[in-house]
Amino acid sequence: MDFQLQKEAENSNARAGLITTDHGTIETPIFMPVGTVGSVKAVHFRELETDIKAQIILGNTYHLYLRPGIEILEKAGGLHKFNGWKRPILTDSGGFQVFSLSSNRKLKEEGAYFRSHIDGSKHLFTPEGVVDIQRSIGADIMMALDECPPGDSDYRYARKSLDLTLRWLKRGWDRYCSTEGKYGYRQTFFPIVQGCVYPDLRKESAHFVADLGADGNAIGGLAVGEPTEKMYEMIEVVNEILPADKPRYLMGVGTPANILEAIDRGVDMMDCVMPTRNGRNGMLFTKNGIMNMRNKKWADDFSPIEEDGASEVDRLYSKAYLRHLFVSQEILAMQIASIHNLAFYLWLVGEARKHILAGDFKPWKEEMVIRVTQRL
RNA sequence: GGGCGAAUACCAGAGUGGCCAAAUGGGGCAGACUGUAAAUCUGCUGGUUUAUACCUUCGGUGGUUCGAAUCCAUCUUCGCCCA
Repeated sequence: MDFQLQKEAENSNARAGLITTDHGTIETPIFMPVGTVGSVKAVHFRELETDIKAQIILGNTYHLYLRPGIEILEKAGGLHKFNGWKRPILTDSGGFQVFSLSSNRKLKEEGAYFRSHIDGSKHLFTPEGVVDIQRSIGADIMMALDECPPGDSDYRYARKSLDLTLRWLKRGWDRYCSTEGKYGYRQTFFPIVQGCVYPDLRKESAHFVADLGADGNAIGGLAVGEPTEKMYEMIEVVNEILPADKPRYLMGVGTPANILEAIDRGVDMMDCVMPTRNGRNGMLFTKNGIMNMRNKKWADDFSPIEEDGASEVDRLYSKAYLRHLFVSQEILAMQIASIHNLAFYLWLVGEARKHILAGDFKPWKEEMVIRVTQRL
């Protein structure tokens, strides 16, 4: 994987760049739709390509390992062959599941022991094993196994957790360096910065990560319950240390405003379940603010979902009709909302990129953050 | 014409003397959701702008009782059965 830095914004740490993988090029800053089990929920690849213009999607090691299982994925020739997505795929390591499924797991030096949420069976994820699994999945970008501690963790726990994450990182990195792409194309590996909301831990972690010399670096453990301002502060602290000539991936973030603020602070890649999950639950993000489509006020609003929206569904369907679909619990409601939200997210980062290249990112961003945060 | 049964909040439907403004489900309304155990979860849903408070409600009317959605009488409507 290569990264070409094209332009740095003025009065901002925002950058525009190009990531090249064997499955195609990615224009940064970029938002990556989440396709946990190899599917972006409620969205066809056709729509992902034409309406949404996704350039890369995520998969999840934990979920794919449990189902369909590595044997099937290897037999298929990797996830790209299995699901038909021809562009790049990034897989999360399962580190986040160590956090979100915390009641079903136990952390030990060797790795994370956990119980399957599907059948309760016992499994062990090691830093090495997770690299092997991601090789088998065939991810273009593989993530390190980390511990993602809750946003309100105290310093003592954060310290202990980071130490473990760094030891795991070294092991994962070594396994990555001693193995090769499984299906004839390049697979790269991103280490992850942790350290909760503690600047000294974040700095230490960032230095450790930067010293590995990976193709790209990730910032994890944010947007997990800490105040938003702390998150921005940590991004600033970390990005001062992470190399500028490598892409920076902020994991799991976030709201449209979060994304703009992250880009402003030098982040190049982001992912989040918000556009799809919140979309399925009736929430639409637009350039003029947020709409809850289940609200009664849309019942007789026959105007398009978004007149100048980024995808065709915005003009194809009215607000009143979409509300009706949600109230009636029609599957189409979730499809339309997911397509709309993802198209908006991709439009948003695309515009950010245009403004970075045009040299007026900062003022555009300042105005946009206010607009997208409004409630409609 | 006779017999039996039923009428409860938007709907369905518990409740058969005080712990009942009334279970539960549906519907409705609002909120949450940040590397997806989420087409999920939470709250409200008689009125009084807040309420552990007061007021008005359980087909109508009139009773019994300290106290009635609950007991009695009667009327109305609906359902079933017999003529």
